[in-house]
Amino acid sequence: MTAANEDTIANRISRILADRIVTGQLEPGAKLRQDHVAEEFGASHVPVREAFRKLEAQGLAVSEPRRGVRVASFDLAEVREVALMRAELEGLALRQAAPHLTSSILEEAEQATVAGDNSRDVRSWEEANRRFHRLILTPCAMPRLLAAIDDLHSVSARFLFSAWRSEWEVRTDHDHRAILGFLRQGNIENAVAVLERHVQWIGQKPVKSPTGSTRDVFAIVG
Amino acid sequence: MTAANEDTIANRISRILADRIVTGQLEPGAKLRQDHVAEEFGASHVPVREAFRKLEAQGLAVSEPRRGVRVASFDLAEVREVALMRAELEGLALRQAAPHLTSSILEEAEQATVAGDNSRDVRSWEEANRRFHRLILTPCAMPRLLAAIDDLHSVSARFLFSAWRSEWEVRTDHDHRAILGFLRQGNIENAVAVLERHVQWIGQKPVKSPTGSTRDVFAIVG
DNA sequence: CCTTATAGAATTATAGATAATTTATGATTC
DNA sequence: GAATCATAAATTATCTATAATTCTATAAGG
Repeated sequence: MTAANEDTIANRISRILADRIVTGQLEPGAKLRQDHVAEEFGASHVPVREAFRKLEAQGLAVSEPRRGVRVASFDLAEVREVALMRAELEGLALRQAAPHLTSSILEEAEQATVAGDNSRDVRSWEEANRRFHRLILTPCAMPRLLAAIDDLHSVSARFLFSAWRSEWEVRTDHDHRAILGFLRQGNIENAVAVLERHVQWIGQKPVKSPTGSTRDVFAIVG
Repeated sequence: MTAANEDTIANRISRILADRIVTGQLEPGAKLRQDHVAEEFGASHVPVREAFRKLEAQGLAVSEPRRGVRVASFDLAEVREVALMRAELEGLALRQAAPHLTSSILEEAEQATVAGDNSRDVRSWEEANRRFHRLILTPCAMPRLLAAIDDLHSVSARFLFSAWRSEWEVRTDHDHRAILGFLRQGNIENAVAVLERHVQWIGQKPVKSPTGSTRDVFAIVG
């Protein structure tokens, strides 16, 4: 009857684990042991295994048969790969969605941008940013495309969290405003062009590792 | 020890079911009952459920909690959606792969095209076609992108099988040859342009339904 | 001192059993 | 005769148990 029962245990576990991986609570390479996870959620390991399969499909975990599953690791090459894929797919989605955008949707997107600018931490910024992208893309009405974009967003968010774990500086999102401006003018191609460039922008930040040395961390910022 | 043991039962089941769905042996909307599948493969239903999850992620099956899983159905809108996604992603892949293409790879791709032209049935044509695309795209060295393209290829193949179930007419693939020509010249952008148009071409064929009436069936042909 | 066996513990993968839910069937009423 | 409700059968989702594999730590041998 309740919404909780609409969902399987496996789905719930996979959502929670996905969130932990994305936010960095679970580090790249960490082992996911089915019995331990099962015990934590008060379930058996059958639904846990199904949750692992879903994480695998989303690219958040990798599984070696008989040797268990680990949190997926990533490097600069993968950050770039995801950025390029997002640019192509979000460009496509926006081109299809644009004719169906209403001024009330654009208004909501504007509010999401403001919310992003006012965010005091990465988590709420990421939420607002995703809301913006979803708002202007959803009207394309292409479910498979939107699902693919959503998975890529999760991975992007993971990069972001890993880079900006502790500190967070406020920024004003000029790209989002430029996109909205072009959309209001009905200038679809310019909006798409800005979006594609926006998504490909890769942030870079020096981070002190536990050993004291400094390394550069990269993340998709948009 | 053998390669068969390198793989889990779940993976084997999912591969075989995927093939049946793609080739049309399992029709859209058909129920997949875990106990029956388990019995057929001489396994229990735990690996079967995991196989279902994988099919779901590939977009070949849809699952409603507590109500079972069915072979995914599709319509013209989805054929178009997959075509557009493939155009974008294969274009991206080719642009990245082009600098790493060797003349021996292009030679292999040429042979795949010839094999396609000589194919007497849909299955072998599809195999050759996929080989062509994989050959020219793999050198992009972007595993996530290639996996996404591969899943889309499966869905495309499904459309193709559903449309051309019985008869198959021989065609010469001019697009593939044009792409190879541009690649040999080092003219990447033209190669990409032809590829993107090629993949978006949607074949159309009148098919007699069991009731005797005629309807148009659409498929991605490339 | 380092390498290689080996026994034990931990973990994965699968099977078998149970509870809960949905679908099908048939009787009953309007 | 159609619709509705109750009951039975089938099916899904989960849990508990077992077998097989991998990992770990320790000891024997070079």
